[in-house]
Amino acid sequence: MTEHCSHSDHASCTLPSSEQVANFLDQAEVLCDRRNLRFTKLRKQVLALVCKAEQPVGAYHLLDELRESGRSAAPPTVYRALDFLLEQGLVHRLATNNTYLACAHPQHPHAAVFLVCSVCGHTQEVHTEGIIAELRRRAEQFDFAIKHASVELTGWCGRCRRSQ
Amino acid sequence: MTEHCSHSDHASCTLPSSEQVANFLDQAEVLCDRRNLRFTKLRKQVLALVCKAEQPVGAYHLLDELRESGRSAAPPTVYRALDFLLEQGLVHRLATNNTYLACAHPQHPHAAVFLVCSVCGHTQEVHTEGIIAELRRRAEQFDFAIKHASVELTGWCGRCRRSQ
DNA sequence: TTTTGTTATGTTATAATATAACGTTATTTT
DNA sequence: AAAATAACGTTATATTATAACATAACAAAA
Ligand SMILES: [Zn+2]
Ligand SMILES: [Zn+2]
Ligand SMILES: [Zn+2]
Ligand SMILES: [Zn+2]
Repeated sequence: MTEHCSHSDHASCTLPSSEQVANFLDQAEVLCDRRNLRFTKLRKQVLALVCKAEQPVGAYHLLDELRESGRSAAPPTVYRALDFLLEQGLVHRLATNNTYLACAHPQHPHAAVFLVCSVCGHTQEVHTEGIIAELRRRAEQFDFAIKHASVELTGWCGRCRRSQ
Repeated sequence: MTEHCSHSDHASCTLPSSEQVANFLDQAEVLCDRRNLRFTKLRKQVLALVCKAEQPVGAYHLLDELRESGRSAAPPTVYRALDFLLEQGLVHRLATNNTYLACAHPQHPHAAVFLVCSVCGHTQEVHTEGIIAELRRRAEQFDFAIKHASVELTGWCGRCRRSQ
């Protein structure tokens, strides 16, 4: 799960506590209730797994974890749950490495920028409406209307850069 | 192949003529010569196929075309050629739909923004160093050094919007 | 110009990611 | 309760990409 903290030094950011995860799941439940959608046991379980992960996770990793938990599961099991969570803005998908991560701010629909460290895998969701708005303006100059922006910046996080 | 024209109304832009493709291949050859790299028959053939395509193409589509041309080819054949072309900046890969397209300006290494129409598939490479520089500045605030920027904007091109 | 090392390609197999199709179960609506 | 809808189980398969190892082409050295 991406940190919900405000500071930029993510190196000092603690991993999501079980309390934070529970909080996030509660949020998700409220959100689904308001939209008259079913936050089923499967969807909750998959979201919990994505939240608990320190880094964005692959679909088949989630599948393994579902199976380890005792549940009968096949690829469609996890992909259907992920599709639901993506549609509701509860998770994001990273196209550059086919992984999924919990959204840092699921309350409001938004486009986001992702900073993906290619060394340690640490990934940070950055909300910069300014950038997205600027992209939208530029696209308009080309007579293009953006529906979805995928902005994934791969590189080195500070911690990895400092340790070579 | 993305247009090399300056106007923004891509709807009026003609498809790459065989002359334009030949020109592009010549450029690529010069570029490889200068770098002391082998612009082999296979690499040239794959680049030609990517150039001729009206839209970004998938690896297995290229594989089919290679086979149709009479050449013996397997997945590694096309992926190795694509890897070379990607490394040399002659083609780009779109992570959001796993396709490849010729670079509009291979002379200079650059990051680019792609406008991908989800209706007709038309894809335009836009060079906006301003945006990329701004992304780099924002990333720095998070102690992050960008090595590769993937900026893929999916939506509706003007032509498709006007025809519903 | 043979030898030798290096780079590129051929070939087979397999990994990794994702979806189609159809039957069953659970939930909601009538 | 019955019917309709939505979610899930299950099997099979599609799509995208790479591992591993053999052969061929090329370049540098002897
Ligand atoms: Zn988000
Ligand atoms: Zn890192
Ligand atoms: Zn380019
Ligand atoms: Zn279009």
